[in-house]
Amino acid sequence: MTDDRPPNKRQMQAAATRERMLHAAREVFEQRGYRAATVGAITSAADTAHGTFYLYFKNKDDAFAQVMTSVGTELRDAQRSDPANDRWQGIESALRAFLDVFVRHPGLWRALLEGMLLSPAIEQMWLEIRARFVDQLAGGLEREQGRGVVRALDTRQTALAMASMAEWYSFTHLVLGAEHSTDKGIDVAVETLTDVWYHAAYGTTDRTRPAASS
Amino acid sequence: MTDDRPPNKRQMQAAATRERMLHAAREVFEQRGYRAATVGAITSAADTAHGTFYLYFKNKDDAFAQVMTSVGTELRDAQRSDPANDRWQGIESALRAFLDVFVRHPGLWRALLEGMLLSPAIEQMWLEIRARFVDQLAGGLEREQGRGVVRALDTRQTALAMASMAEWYSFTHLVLGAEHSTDKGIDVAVETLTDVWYHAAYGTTDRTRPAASS
Amino acid sequence: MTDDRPPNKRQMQAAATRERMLHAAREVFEQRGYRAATVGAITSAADTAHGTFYLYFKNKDDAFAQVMTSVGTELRDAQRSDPANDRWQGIESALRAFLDVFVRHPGLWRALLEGMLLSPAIEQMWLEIRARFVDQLAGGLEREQGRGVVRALDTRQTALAMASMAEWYSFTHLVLGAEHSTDKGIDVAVETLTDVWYHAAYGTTDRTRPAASS
Amino acid sequence: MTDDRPPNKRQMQAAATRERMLHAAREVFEQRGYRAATVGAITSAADTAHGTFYLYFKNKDDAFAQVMTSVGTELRDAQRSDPANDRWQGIESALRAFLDVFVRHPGLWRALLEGMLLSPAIEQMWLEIRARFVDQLAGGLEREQGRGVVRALDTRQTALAMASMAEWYSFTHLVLGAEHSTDKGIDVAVETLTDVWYHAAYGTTDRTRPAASS
DNA sequence: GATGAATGAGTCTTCATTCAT
DNA sequence: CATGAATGAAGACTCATTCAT
Repeated sequence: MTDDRPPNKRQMQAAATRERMLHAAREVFEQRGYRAATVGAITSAADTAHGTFYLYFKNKDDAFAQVMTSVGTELRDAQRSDPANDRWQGIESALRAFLDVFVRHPGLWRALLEGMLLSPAIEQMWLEIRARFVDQLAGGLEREQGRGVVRALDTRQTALAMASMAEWYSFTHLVLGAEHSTDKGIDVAVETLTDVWYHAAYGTTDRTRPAASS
Repeated sequence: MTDDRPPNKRQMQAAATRERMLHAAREVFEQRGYRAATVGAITSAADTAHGTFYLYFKNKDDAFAQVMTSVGTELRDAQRSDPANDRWQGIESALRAFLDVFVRHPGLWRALLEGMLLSPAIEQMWLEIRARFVDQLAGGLEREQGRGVVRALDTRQTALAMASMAEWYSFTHLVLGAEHSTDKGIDVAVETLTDVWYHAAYGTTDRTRPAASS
Repeated sequence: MTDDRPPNKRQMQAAATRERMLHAAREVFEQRGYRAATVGAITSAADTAHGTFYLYFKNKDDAFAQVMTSVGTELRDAQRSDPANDRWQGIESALRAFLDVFVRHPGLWRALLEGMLLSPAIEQMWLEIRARFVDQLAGGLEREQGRGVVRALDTRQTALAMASMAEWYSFTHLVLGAEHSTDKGIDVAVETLTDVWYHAAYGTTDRTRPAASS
Repeated sequence: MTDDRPPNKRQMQAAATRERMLHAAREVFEQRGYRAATVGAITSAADTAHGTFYLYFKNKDDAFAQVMTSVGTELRDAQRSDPANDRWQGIESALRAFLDVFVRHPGLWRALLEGMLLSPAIEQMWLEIRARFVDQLAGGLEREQGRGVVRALDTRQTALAMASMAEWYSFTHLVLGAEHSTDKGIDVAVETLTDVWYHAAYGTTDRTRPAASS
């Protein structure tokens, strides 16, 4: 009968602190990247004592992981794109959703790339985020293959290639080349990627590839 | 007085030292990556005093740039691939040459990625190496377009997309995923990339993309 | 109003908490030593909140002191050894009782040594424990001297020397050198110490020490 | 012919710095103990930059080890005491030499004890210093046993017991109890320890210890 | 040309203790 | 009585770069 849930004042304060800290961490990683982000900068931004950081994060890696979790969630949600009737539009909307997530957090993606090279734990995190993306892509190709509209290609490898293209093209354009993060830049990116994906998957030529074993 | 004779003894020694130092730097960057490579490790490997490093390099960035120059040259040379009569084989041999360079120096590519994210100077360097690659690709597409065998696509953007694919697929497979650096792994990579490139460029479908300005 | 009844419920709970806390502190000091024992570890083990620690202990030193009190009591009790008729057996049983206390809590003795060096309060505590031991020893020597069976030696200093021997030999063997905490190890220790004590106290030689003031 | 040894100016400066650093380390360990000695305090005392510390020591443990090396040498030298004709004087002079080393560096012995409990490397160091002492003692007993002037006792264990007594009595008196570090205090200590050692080794009683396997 | 000693800024992490609830 | 969030001081170690020799 005694309800345990009505949040204490203390619990609410703690939640607020956690919120502030997580937000601060996000900002700092976003602006400085993985390496240059310091615990001190985060606690300063969160307006807490230095030690408070370790009340909410096990260490810097953990903080980054927690920050990236929300981004990872965004990416997963983006992948649940509406199944368009039209192939072209299906690809296009999927890619646009993907690019949108990139555009929203350019600094974080950059930090992820950086962290991936410096910390095995973060590399693992990245591999997991990526695997989901590739799996979905490969699954789509396989289905289309089953329906006979996609030629006999190695679905897994092709999915990897396509995912690589989307990732790195997005990264170089939207993250590194800040000048492209305009609406127009995104439109061009979506169009280009869609065009390549579309033809790579559904395109036919008079000349198929030579006998399998080169 | 007789100070102009070409093979000055001192100069020769200096050249030898430079050679040793550059070689050592390459080894160290290759093995440890950008960040973890220390000046001390390089001078140890070169068997010189710590300070000598700064006689030949302005700083760590400069040393890395000098090391990468030779790799950049390899990459450029690789792009001068023989113009095959067959389209498929043309793409295939170009990609194989490209991947070979990756496979030869996985550590250095990883270091380049790392350095790119940490040092603007290195980012610049990378952008230049890449620009050459993309230009050549775009040029090829344009020529084929002129000959009417490639549909109306944005050659520059498509080249960027294709280059991104090749780069990142290679990187994730041959550099990060060390287990794929086998001969077989390379063959699969070449085949997959060629297939996608080929169809993306020459593929036709019953349905071309919708009205240009979506 | 009815607030004086002896077994106040709140008081009983408090007593239980104190009990748990003290037990937990003992475990933690025993296992980790003085320095590495943290308040957090103790409260975790006691299953209480962090702050509760300070309800029962003034600080870490105080907690350790309370823990050691019980051990000190054991030691005192051990000294009330039965007065054997036989000298040798008297010494032997006294030493065995002493060593037994050591063996029972090797971790705590180690922690005591550690704490003694880090905290004046603990050093003081140790000095008191030791004084009791030395006093008893000195008293025994004096009695024997009165009975004429022990030669003219400085009872206080000799007691100190003998106590030092027992302490440090026990410590190095039974606490630091864990491999000696076997039954056999204890037997050897008791025998050796008894032998030295016995001869040091009752031994006579043809040549007594030279004229008192060297 | 070209002599390499005439010390450069640089080499001399470096030697001076090393000297200063080592001296500073000694002072700081002596005054603050092991734990409380900080690298910062040492470099301050040596009047060098913080980083310079790591030019001469691998880490704090190494610094302590280097400091203790000289003390260990003193102790070893002290053990090469002149072989007195008289047994009593032999023991006495050996003990006096031993105690002198203690008295000269009370803080360092305290630090050694402290470090021993905190760092396995230092524990090792202490074990080695001690082993030498015990070995010598055991050897002496054995020789005397061979000459028939010492009864049948376990030389190794007895040596350990005697060494323990000397160590701990010295420690408690000369290191912990600062008030005893007077000349008079040392005399009393030497006399007491000599007396116990002497009788423990050479003393005879009408009653030897009971049947071996008690 | 070569040396190598010296610099000193930069960062994460732990933990005893307090105090508002 | 009990809680547990918050504090903040303290400390070891690395390494790119300089400069007197």
